[in-house]
Amino acid sequence: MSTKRRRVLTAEPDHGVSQPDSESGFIRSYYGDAGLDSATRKMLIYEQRRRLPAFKHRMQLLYAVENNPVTVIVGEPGSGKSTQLPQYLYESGWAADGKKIACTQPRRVAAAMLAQRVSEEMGVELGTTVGYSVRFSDASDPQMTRIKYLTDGTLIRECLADPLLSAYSVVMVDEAQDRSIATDTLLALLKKILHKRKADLRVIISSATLDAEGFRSFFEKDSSIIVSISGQPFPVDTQYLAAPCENYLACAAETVVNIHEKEAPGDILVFLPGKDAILTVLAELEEQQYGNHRLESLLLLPMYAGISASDQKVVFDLAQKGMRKVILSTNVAETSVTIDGVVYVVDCGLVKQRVFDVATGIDRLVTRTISRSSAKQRAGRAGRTQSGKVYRLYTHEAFNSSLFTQHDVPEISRLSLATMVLTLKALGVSNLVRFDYFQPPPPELLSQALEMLAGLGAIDMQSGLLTADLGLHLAELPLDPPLGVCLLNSVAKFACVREAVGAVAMLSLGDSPFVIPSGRRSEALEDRREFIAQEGDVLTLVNVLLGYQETPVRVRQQWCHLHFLNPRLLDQAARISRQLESYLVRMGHRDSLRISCGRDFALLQKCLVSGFFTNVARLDKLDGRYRLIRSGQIIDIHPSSVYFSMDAKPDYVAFASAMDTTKLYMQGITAIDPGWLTEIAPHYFSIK
DNA sequence: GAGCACTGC
Repeated sequence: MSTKRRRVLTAEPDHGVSQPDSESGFIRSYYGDAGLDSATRKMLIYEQRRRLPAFKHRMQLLYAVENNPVTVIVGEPGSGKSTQLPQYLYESGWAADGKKIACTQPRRVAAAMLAQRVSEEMGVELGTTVGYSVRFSDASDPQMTRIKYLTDGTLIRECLADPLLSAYSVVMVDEAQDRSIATDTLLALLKKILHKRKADLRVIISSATLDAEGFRSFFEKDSSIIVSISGQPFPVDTQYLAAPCENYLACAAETVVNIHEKEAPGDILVFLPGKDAILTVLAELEEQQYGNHRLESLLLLPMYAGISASDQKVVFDLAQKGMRKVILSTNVAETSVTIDGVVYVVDCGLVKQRVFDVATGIDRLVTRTISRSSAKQRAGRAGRTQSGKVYRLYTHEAFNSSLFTQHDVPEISRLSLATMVLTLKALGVSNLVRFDYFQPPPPELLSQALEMLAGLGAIDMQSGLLTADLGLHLAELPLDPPLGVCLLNSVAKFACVREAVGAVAMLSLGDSPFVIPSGRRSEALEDRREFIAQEGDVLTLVNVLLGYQETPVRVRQQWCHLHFLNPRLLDQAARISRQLESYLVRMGHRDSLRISCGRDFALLQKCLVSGFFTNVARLDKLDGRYRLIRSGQIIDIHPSSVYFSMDAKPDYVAFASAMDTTKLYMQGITAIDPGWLTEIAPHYFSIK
């Protein structure tokens, strides 16, 4: 195995090696550059701006913001609220005194795209008056930027340095209906900040749904106002099933065929819960195409997050003349991506959602009925460019029954709150039970998060404060708490900083970088052996990352292709490891960056145990399966793990993540010595 | 023996 380990020993960390900005590609010019002279271009832009629904409400919006600390805006996608309102505010002097106007988005691409478009509308260079700031990409200028688009997570991080957000005169929380933990946290923080800045801060909350009253009543009613911007561009006709269907997959395929045979041209978007369902419907339609030449003009396209960039491109490209695109998609197409040309939507009414199980501390992936507001959002995808139709694969009665809830269960009620708790503590919120949340989280989720952080040594349970040696630094790091603990302990205790930075960066991807192209399975697995370390997934992942970093930038893409690796993920891991190094430097550990464990891999393995000591499983020799130390529950090796296809399995393992899907699976697995447990986490393990 | 919805710092 020595050749396999050599990479770990010889590779130099690549501080400051500049990378091609593979992300700059995601911002495209909105107005294009079709050789228009600047006067014509200006006029065209002005005309286009005037036609947006927001324009009619310009004075009303400005009046509302002028006279109320909090304004709630309801507007459909396409109303212009995200692009126009910040400009109106800028034009009427809200950024005159050197202050900025912030507009937050749940997703990074949206922030970048909006900034690009607004800078074009205003005729300024992106990154000057108009800018954006998201992780790994800051196109803003501390002095010049007046309108700044950011993700809500980025603005929360700015709170850590500037708790009153004093750089801003207006903060607009856009897409608040998203209800991510970050959005909810930001709303609560803004309410707190408003108490101290009632005179000079304005908060705008914008949401696509009509549930504005909820946002308004959170803030003081007498100091807030609701403005509604109408503007669903085109009507969408809704069809329900007359009777419930037995098999929604067959029903989805049948509906697509019916639309194709009876309806006018226009692409079809089918919402399905997951990859499995997508591939099933795809196979069914392909089979029908075989015996029916009228179906040959259907272009069948799967769409989910894990799909390769080149395959995704086809989904966005215009179909050939005479062809009808059928996009079989997960929830990505509901909010994250927009596909032009869709006239028909088929909605099976299901979604897969992550739910954190407090009892086991493990995430489950459950298939659920969607909410009514989600159904509306899906339907709206049919009416973006012309009037459309939505075919709901459930009955009207079902839709109005308790089977469908009005809204989704927001993240704060169903996910682990460890990171949110850490952030709030760092911002000086002492009593998390009495904190004024936008929606209070379930108490059991809150106490689970507190216990977990206390177990990691980040919170002192007596005082309830972040610990000075660990907790305060942990809150600074853009990592899940257990991963942050590994990183900090690699400096403080285990002398394996170089390896830990790589390991933590790779694990924080949350996805395996190994790809298996269809039909080339054995080839891919054979090549993977070059990277595999007996110690498990984590060292293997470190080998992969070091191999990537050793490869000259210009041939990295090719190298990934050759070794069956996902270049997007590895590029991201390389960015994360550089970012983590700069955090360590800021914490005064510049000299530690070069510390390597050398051949003593046990140091890295112990370091991992210091973050993941709750995630330990023991091999049961009788049936050859692992069982969780805590509960005795059976947990299996995920097929992406190196141990999945290895005959000699370690007696004890620690794992970075677990997910309950078809079975309970563990990922990011490392062999450990059980003796380490009492040594590293004596408060958690008593000696047998 | 056989697989993960989607984000974000």
